[in-house]
Amino acid sequence: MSDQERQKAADPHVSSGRAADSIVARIQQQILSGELEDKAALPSERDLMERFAASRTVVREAVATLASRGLIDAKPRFRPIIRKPGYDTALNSIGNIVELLLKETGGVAALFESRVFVERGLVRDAATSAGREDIARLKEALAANRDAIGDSQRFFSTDVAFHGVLYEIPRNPIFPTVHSAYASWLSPHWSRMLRSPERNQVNYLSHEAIYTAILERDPDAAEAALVTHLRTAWEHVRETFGLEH
Amino acid sequence: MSDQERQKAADPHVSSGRAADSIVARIQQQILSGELEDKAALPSERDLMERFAASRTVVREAVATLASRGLIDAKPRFRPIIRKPGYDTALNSIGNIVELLLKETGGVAALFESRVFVERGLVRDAATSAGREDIARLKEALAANRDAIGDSQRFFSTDVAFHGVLYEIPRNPIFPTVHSAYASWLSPHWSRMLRSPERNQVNYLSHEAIYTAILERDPDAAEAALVTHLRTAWEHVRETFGLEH
DNA sequence: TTGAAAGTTTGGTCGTACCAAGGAGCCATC
DNA sequence: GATGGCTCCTTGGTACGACCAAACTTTCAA
Repeated sequence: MSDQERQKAADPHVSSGRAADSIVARIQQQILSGELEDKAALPSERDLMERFAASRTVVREAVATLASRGLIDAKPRFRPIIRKPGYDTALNSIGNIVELLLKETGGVAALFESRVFVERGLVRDAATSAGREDIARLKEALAANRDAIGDSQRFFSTDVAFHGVLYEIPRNPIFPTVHSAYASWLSPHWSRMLRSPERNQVNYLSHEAIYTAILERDPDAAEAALVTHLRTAWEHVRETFGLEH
Repeated sequence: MSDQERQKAADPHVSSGRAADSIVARIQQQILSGELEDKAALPSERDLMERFAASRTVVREAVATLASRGLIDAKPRFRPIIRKPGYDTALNSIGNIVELLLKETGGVAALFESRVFVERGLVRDAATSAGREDIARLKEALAANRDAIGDSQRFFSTDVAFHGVLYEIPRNPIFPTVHSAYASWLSPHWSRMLRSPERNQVNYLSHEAIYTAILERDPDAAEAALVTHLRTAWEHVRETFGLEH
């Protein structure tokens, strides 16, 4: 059987371009259906080429596509690990491009602005409808933040965590994802900001003000406190490596 | 020169995994720097393999990666077209995964909820700080929407456009992108909704109420009108193919 | 029991070959 | 001279086989 004969016999289905796409679709479906277990390793490429009666070329292309979609985690010399998609997967797959966009003028500023926008809504809602449990978690995060004032490193992470609680209050899985997005895309810029216990103290007080306003069920005050907080922080970031906007 | 000899001589640089990555990086940089012009065709694969002194296998993998990142537009049998990244590119590259997520229980609901959240903030801000020009555009979009009440097809698009104006008011390129995202991911579900001039009429009135509230600089009223509007629409969508949530 | 050596698998890369569809050039016909 | 084919070339899609190096397994001796 010559090459061309084999090729003809291989896949008499639709003429539409890539054969790899077909395999991608099938593997994807197997991942979603759980036929291929989460966190397990994908079968070897030579194995896959038998299962799908395709050449390794095609299989490899399919695997690459799957990897780019985030459905499998393909480190250089290791077997690809299957990963059921979650919102974080989506975030991951968009990361590359966003990083490029942030390099453009105003990119970081635009992103930060959108964050302010989102968190304004978040604190308003928190002030309106945060439950007992939400308040408790906020309080906890606030305390952790206060305890870290002396340690800028730890202050930063508790800072992020405090804001993170805000994103969890709506009980919508999209929001925590958005929070991670902001954290991962903005923090490279944030981390350059000069830090000191004095500044941490100021930031802590801002957090406290936000918390208090939420506790007092005052959306306007909460929003105002949040805006003040973030704008101030932004100023600090800007002056640290003043170029944006 | 045997295969292995050639291989050894090829690229003595960093040992880090894939050679394709290196090519991806270089091409990407060339695209960003404008060295490879936007909307022009990428050189042929056989050409690229000479330029980068790599096998076609590697070149193809690089091209595939670039395509998945949205930096080039690779249709099946055509030369890939170079495309400078914009926010829409990012949106595009995330589309696949999101579609999967939407199939999960509550996925659409979660997305819709986030939309309500965003638009609530949007109308509040519009009511607070929309400029003369913004108002004019809103008015225009509203008029177009009214004129389309009798034509459900056109009503839908003017509906989307009206909401779209809201996203443009902040003058932040991220927001229109978010709007496109909502539009493209939600509309498949929306389009199944039963439509009629009567319903269109109701929706139009909602739009009008939002517009009026913005005009009167009343954030609370605007937000309330928006929420009522979207919640009602959501009910209609739900009852049409009642499963979500 | 354990740790190192030997053997096997597997991903990464290369080269070559063929097909089919797009595209360029050529020619006869109108 | 314009137009509709009809070649021939280019190019992307796919296949196969080979080889390396790193990862994984098994083996076996201390």
